Amino acid sequence: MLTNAPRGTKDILPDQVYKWQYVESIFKEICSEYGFDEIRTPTFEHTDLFKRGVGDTTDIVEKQMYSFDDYGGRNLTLKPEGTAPVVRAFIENKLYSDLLPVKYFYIIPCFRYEKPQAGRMREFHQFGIEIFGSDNMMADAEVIGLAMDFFEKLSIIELELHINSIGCPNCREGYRIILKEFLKDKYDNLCDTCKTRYERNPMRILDCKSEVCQTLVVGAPKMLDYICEDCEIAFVALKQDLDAMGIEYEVDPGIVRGLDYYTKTAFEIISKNIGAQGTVCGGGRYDNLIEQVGGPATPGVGFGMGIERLLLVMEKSNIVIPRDDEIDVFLAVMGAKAQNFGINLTRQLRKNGFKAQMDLKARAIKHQFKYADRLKARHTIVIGDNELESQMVSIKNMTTSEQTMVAVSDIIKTLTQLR
RNA sequence: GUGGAUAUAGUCAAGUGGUUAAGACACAGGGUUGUGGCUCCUGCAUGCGUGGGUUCAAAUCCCAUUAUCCACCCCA
Repeated sequence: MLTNAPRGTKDILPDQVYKWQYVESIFKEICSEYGFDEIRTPTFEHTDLFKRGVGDTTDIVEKQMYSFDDYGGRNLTLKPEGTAPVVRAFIENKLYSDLLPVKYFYIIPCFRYEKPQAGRMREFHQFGIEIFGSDNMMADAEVIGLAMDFFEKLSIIELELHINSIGCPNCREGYRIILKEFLKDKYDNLCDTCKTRYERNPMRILDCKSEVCQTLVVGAPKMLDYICEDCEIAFVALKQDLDAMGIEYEVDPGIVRGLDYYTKTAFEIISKNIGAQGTVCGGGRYDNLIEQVGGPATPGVGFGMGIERLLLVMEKSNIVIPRDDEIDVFLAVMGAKAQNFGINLTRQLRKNGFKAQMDLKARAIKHQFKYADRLKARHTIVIGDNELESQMVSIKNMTTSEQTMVAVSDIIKTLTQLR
């Protein structure tokens, strides 16, 4: 128990970290090209932020949050998603007085108590972006465009973009009535949770996990068929913008985001190759969230992208991630004097920008070479009593096995030429 | 939340009630007190996820538990 990471969590070991660093660097690169600035928010927030923001009838808030009381009696929650905290920071720091729209990106861990599975962790990581302050569909198109261009940069080609409109409070009111009408004679068979949802938030019944509710909901009216004129105009505009950008999509009326704050645009980017948890990126518009959390009425749109799933997709697609794990030079030293000389030379080499290593276990020369080989050293320099006396060392090219004699004073110069 | 499968060393594994738990790779040391990738030798599970039970005897059978994987659902 003590030596097991908690269920649903995973160590990211040194031989995997380069993959994370690679996708992170590409993500930052594309965010910079698109004009998004990084924002960092705390790992935990007041629980009420998520209740208010995400919605207290959602699965996330009802049964997936890691919530706890701190010693000061505050009820806090490890963030289950990235948007609400950014919204909170936006309001608290009065960033709404900045030039709008503002565009942020973030790289965060998220926490949800779920049953772990391939591509579904209790602690997982997300790339996210948000645009606050534009109600124009060009913003939605830019958010989707960034995601698609990011995948392209990573050479991922097998993804599908699904879009939908889930309406606004205006049309949703009418849809609620229609939906409740549809569910009316099924009410008695609904699960207990959904019975309470029936009045409070009937749309949530559509994504209830209970098998009974799932079958009852088959054939239910789709939001997309009941959106108001305003939302319809927006949806048409979004499609036109995507067409203009040359981005292919599929209208999928089945997308119902699991968070209450979404309005109008909802989208998912899906892989068919990584098992059941195929949604790599999900997002949409949330025009009322900022006001609902206590800020000035400001529209927003953004996405969250699962990094674990992204890496799964890349693995399935056999995309090779570049790894720079070679070192420039290894110093093999023999004897106390040479060790002394070696630790100083290694330090000097490092100060000159070389990736330089030496044996830290005072092993036999044979093993030092073996070690150098393992470390993928490009060159190895042997230093023993002879070298110290003659002030000449041989630099061995580990690929060709060629050795060149150089004066100790010329080591840095020679290595620079060889590099 | 529902259903299914699995669990033996760092990794992949053999073993299906009977004395000291195969083998391979990896790792460590050595053959060679100054030269790696090849080769040869040696070492490496008082232990078979954990806890109980059955039995003269359990990695092997039974129960429970935990973890992992997969599907459904949901989602990132």
